[in-house]
Amino acid sequence: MENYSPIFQYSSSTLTSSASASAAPMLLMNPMTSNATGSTEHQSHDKANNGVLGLMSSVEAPTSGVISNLSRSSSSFVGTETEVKSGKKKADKKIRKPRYAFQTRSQVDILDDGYRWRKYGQKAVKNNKFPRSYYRCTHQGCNVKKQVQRLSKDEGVVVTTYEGMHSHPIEKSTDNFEHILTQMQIYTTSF
DNA sequence: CGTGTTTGACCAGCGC
DNA sequence: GCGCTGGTCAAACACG
Repeated sequence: MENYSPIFQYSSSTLTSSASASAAPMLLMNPMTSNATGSTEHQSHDKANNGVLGLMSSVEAPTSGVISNLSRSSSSFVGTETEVKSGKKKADKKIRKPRYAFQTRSQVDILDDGYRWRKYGQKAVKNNKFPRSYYRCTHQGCNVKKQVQRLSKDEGVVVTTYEGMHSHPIEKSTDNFEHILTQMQIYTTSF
């Protein structure tokens, strides 16, 4: 059901300087709140993040086999809009929430992005031996969701799809998040 | 006791 | 219309 079409690609070889590092995070933080007030303590949620392979966003018009395509070596971040919970027709008055997906090389599925998530579902996905987990932001009034799925082709790759925008500041210190970012590696790709 | 996870059931969209 | 699949709900459960 995921069709990821590259709208704008983000390519950079390294993410070390603040200049290059700021670009990706901003794209990443875009669906969320840019207001980062990390005053709360960060727990030991620190997970091992080895590197981000790519960022993309899903679009409507389901086409299968995209994930496999991404699993190769794509690393493009895309920002698009996705139809959410369509009633009957697409492009109708249905609200389309933007979806931002990116894949990460990680041993763990859960990326600690500073927000608190509550898992509300898990489903076995076709053509994938790993289940897909559904998370929702626990902040009151915040309707942001995310899906986490590990690629069956490459077990080291985790695809995280964000949906919606956070209407509240980040709940944990951004140090943690930035720490993750410093570990990220965005590879260039040819889409 | 509050918070988060697990898991089966349920529902809706879509293709045949 | 039916079956498949993805997405969500909610009760039970686990854990601090």
